[in-house]
Amino acid sequence: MASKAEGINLTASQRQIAEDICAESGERLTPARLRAYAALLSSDVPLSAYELIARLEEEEQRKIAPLTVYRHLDFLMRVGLVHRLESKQAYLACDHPEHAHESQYLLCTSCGRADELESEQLWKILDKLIDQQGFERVNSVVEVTGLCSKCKD
Amino acid sequence: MASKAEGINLTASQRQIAEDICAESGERLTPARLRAYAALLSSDVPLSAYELIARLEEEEQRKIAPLTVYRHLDFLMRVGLVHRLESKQAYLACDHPEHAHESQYLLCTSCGRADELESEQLWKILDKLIDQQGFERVNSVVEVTGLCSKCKD
DNA sequence: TCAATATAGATATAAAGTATCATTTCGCCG
DNA sequence: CGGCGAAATGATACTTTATATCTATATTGA
Repeated sequence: MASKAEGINLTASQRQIAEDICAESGERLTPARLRAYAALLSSDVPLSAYELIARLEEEEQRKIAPLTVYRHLDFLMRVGLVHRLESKQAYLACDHPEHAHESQYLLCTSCGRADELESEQLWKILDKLIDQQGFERVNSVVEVTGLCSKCKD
Repeated sequence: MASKAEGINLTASQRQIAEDICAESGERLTPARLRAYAALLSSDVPLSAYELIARLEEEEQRKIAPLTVYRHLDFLMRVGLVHRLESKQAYLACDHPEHAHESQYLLCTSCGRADELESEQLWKILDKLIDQQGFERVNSVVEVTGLCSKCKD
């Protein structure tokens, strides 16, 4: 039962960050949650929930119910380790989990990659606009679809 | 077969705008498409595809296949009369269809309303950021969820 | 009016996400 | 260290959202 540790693994620092984040919010980073996170981290493109299920099933050689993985995803999003791409119904490990932030992505339709666009300026403008409308923000999503620099030639 | 015209109707100017837009893009605004658009226009909150189906079925007193309505929605989005809210999987008539533009919304979780946030400034910043990354934009989505001014007290 | 094309309909099925209830694991307190 | 309660997991069934395929009907334009 000890660390046979097949399959996907995180680097020491990735793991440390994940543990710190969960500790901060008083949440438990269980083995199953960690495996789901590791699978997302190891993918170079966002995965749908069912693609994630398929990968975990292959790795663990057993059936996994959708609900199980959705719960893991909810947890990972709650603590800020994972983002959901609303316009693709897909999930991916956050590139900068060490500080909490909302989702801003450039999504390439050719290679499928998603790059985080962490712009303070964009947040400021958005905040100002929201304020002007008397709106109280809970969450925000910015997703730009198109061609990345590598694919557009 | 002439204009018995039960159910939901557009104002003359709404109808004129819709016809102009379709004419410009050389697309046909058929009765079924118009009915789907009218149903979205008449709703004060965004509708899921299946909610829209239910409304149309009630109005037309017959079964309508999901595919039919999805095709109408695809058409209406293509010409710019309707937007899809990615984070809610819901559809709504665009407030400013007369000029093409991408989706920027404030979504109130309390009253369910969606208000368009047409900010030139936001587009400019976003364009600049996208350009800096060498990215070529095809479409963009900005959706802010929270409480509107009326609901937040 | 006839062919070509676009739109609509019928039927089936896939993909994404949730509800409910039973079971296990883990931390905590005595 | 034993057991209680809360948190997490698992099993099963189901709902919601969206698409594929094939057929039929309408519309346009020669």
